[in-house]
Amino acid sequence: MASDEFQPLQGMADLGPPEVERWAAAEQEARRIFALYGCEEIRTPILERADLFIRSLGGETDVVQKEMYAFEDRGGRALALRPEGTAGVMRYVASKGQDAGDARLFYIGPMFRAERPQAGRRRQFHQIGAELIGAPHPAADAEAIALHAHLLSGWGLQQCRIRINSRGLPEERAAIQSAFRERLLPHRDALCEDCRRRMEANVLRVLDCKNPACQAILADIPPLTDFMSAAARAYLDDVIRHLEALELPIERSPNLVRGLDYYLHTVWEITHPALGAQDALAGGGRYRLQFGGRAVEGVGFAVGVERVMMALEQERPANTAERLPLVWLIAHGTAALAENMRLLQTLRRHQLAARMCLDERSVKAQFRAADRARASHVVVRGETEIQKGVFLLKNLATGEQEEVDMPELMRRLSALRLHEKT
RNA sequence: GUGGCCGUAGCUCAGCUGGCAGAGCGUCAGGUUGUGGCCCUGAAUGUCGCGGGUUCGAAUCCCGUCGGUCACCCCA
Repeated sequence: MASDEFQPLQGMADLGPPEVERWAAAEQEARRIFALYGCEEIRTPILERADLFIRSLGGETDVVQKEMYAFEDRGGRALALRPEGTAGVMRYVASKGQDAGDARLFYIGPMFRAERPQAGRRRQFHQIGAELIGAPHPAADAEAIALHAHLLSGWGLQQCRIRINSRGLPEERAAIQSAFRERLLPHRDALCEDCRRRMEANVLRVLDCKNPACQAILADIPPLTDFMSAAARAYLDDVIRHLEALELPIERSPNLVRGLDYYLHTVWEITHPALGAQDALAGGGRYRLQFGGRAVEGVGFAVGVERVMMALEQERPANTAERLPLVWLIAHGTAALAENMRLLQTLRRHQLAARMCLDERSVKAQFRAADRARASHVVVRGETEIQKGVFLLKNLATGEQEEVDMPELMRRLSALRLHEKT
């Protein structure tokens, strides 16, 4: 705090030991659940040609226009830090041609958007996402949503709300927007200032305005799906029927809009009450993208890891008092210090995490250090123990201590082993 | 990109009608010459975010800047 030298860039955060453990555990759980659905991991570059995002997300979207970290490299190429994960995966899928026709891929990694930071919004943030490649089929969309919900419940989140809607087909998008604008036009003067601006810039955004006056007007306007083709409506109905069969609680939400241009048909968003203004934990949808002559179709979603952690912290706060599987060695005297150095190595060769104070300090100070490190056990050694060839083993949680020999020490500590040998 | 609030010890913050830089927690040491968490005693620790201005004198007032935070916007 004293100096800028210690601070990361605006909107970027260091992730330290207490949180990193929870992140790693969440990632491990995600990998397990993805495997259940036949999803394999992919890691695409963080840096891509800017053009990739402009073409796939849409050149007029806010993400591309206002939020992308775009710059020229030394060769004058226009590059960008990826603002989301789908475009890179699609580029990969297109490069594989028919070999990736029905690929199921998931990714975990950092994304970048140059926005003003706030609760649940960083400039570098992290997403876990999945893409199920394949032609439009309501069952595929339902399966993607089922996977999405499975992930969140696997992490222990129970208060999520899943809302679903359709974006219609790309060829009818312009017609939907102008029809909607036409219905809104008579009420123009009653709309809030922001919405009057939205009518020109991005008319569908009027739908999620929080202003009560605007919401009252929207109540008299038919849902967005009414402006769509019969085919688009039937597709959404099919997806919902599948989800009902899977007994997944979802809400049909005619006002749900998603900002990326590549979406068509099904879109959904998952919110959580703990999150404040940025309450979307995750979002997804069906998409179609063109790469040269190749079209890539699929359905996918992304989860914001920071937001999941916020929600998780509220639903089930981390237990910071819990002791770690760690043995702390305490020495009384110089000879014991040298002996303990050897014991450290022995313990580690037996897959036991072990530490000690490396300089000579009071026994009391060493106990305090062990407690502060949340060690579960200490082994105390002084002249008497070394002479008798024993170890004083103390359980820090219960306070019990006992003199044991080497084989017994290993037996007592065996439950703490980090990797069981086979 | 726009706006509100904030920036003082490792952490949480007080001090802000200008006049010696503080408290609690934590850390370290001792009380107990071999036992953590509780208690008692003592000690160490600061470019008062940074730069400039006003003043005899600025943590305090003014301007700028950087950062944090919340909201708008947008999204995960």
